[in-house]
Amino acid sequence: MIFFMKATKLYAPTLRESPAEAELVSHKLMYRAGLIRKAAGGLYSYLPLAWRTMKKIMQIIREEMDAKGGQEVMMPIVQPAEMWKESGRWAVYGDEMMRLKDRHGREFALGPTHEEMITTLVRDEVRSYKQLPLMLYQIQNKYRDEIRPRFGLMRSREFVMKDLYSFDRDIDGMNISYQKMYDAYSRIFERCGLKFRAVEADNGAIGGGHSHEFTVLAPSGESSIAYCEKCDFAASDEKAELKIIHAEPEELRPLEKVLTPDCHTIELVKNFLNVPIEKTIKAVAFMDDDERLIVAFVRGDHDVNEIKVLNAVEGANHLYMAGEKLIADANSCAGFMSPIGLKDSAIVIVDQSVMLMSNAVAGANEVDAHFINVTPRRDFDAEKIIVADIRMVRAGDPCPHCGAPLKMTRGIEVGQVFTLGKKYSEKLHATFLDEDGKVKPFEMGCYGIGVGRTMAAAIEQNNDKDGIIWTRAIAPFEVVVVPVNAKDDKQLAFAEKIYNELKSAGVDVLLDDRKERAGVKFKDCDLIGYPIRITISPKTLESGNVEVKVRRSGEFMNFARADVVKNILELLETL
RNA sequence: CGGGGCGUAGCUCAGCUUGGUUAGAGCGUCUGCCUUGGGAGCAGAAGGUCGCAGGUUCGAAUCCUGUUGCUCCGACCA
Repeated sequence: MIFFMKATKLYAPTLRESPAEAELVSHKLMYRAGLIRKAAGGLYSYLPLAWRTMKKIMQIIREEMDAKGGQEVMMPIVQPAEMWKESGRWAVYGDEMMRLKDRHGREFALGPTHEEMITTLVRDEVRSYKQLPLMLYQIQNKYRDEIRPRFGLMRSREFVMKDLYSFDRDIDGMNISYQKMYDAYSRIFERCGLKFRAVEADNGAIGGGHSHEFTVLAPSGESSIAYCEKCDFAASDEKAELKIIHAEPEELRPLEKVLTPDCHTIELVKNFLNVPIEKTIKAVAFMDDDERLIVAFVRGDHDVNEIKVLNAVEGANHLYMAGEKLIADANSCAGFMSPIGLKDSAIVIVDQSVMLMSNAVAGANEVDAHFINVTPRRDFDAEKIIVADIRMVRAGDPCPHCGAPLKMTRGIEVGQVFTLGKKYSEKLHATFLDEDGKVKPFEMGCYGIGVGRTMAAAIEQNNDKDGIIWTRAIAPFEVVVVPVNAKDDKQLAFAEKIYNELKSAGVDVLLDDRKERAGVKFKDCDLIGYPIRITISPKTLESGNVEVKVRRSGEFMNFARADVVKNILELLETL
């Protein structure tokens, strides 16, 4: 698909200033460059420039999905409540799902995702293992009534998303499909010119096997990831597993209770007792949906990873901060908690590294008192506690694969792949008849890419003070031809010739034929971020050459008239 | 859902504390002139029920109440 156009006809209202509400660079630039306009909170119109880029990203996605055997379908956005009730998610999804009723009072939802839709589609049509594996995908609007839409297209309520669903006869097949998608995703984001990492992710409530998030590295990103420079390990902060920290052996001293007036924080205790923070044990009290008290213990200088706690405590779905009463009921008080003497009603979970500490400081479960010389493996009741890796990774922790110090960075999650297993096929009774004559549910996988978010991430990662810097593959136009004075017929005619030649050569080219001053047009070009600008002026007319400016490097070059098309094509290959 | 901020022209904002002719500026838009290598200049013009509703007052953009929308922080987030 080739785009070409004259700027006088292009609807791209650029602004000198950006709206006050825009915070992220990408959001500001999309607004200023005339890419998007807001209709309401989290709801945006894509103007022609943005939509061209979106279409290019979607095309790249289509090519890579098709290359792996994916087939594109289109499914309803308006989805009947029945299938959501059948899967159990009508209740689970909560306020985030946009719901509506038709004139007969029947309930529907605007699809936040399409597992139910695709699974019910396939269950009625696929009966035999001979029809597997099957990979179907769709690119269309999804709806999530975000509590707090923000950052423009990064977190909106209506967004364009690609979702592919795989159906396999067994886990091996599912893993092959997963690997195919993992590879396809890597290619997609490479082709989009993004710097990204595929990070191990928690697939939480969805259950099942493995999951990777494809995260574009950007300081403004909402997710935090840990990665290793020595090996290829990368994981979201919530997922990153940690090894046990071995403490130096030392002579054990007997447990002792001491007074610590007003020392209700680790900082205060540490200073009052004059011990290093590594010798303290910190308690964090949570409760779950059933109002069970869950107390997590980590080293004083560590933080609790709530996701790991959730995964370690059977039956817990959500964690909330525990109230004082709940803590008091367990025979303790906030600021002075420890597993020693805590009532059995409390679920105690202790970080694996804490168990190796010796002669440490922990609360005494009464106001203004702590224990010293706590040695968990001796003093904690092993029968009543859960020991697990529950701490939050931080920069410098050893890589779980190779031991090198980990680095932390922030990123924008643009895609996620995960295996679903039988979760939906079982609930929705989507089965096939296998070779052995048995009825089995499909092994499924689900693979999403946020298209708008990918565009926003590309801008977030590629911009300078003047505006957007598009990678050629997803630029709305690859080349812009600018006659500095479009009122000069000679310049305009010459520019039009170059424009036509590039057009014929298959280049996405825009002719900026607006009768604006040169400065205005140059500013717009830089703001919108076309990879290459060709300038036509009295100077270039005289010399017979054309001047070319590369947006990313700011480099100027001169091409001989006869070589323009050839040289531009070559130059584009490098952008 | 809790806490803060904001809502005045297409955009960015001033005016509000201390109520008083016809509500302002810059940018943008339109017309004319001029200019054409980095948002230039001159002259003129259009454009606002001051978010909405109610109240106080002789009089409300300004004070009070309610409401709605946006926004930031927190909580939450397949």
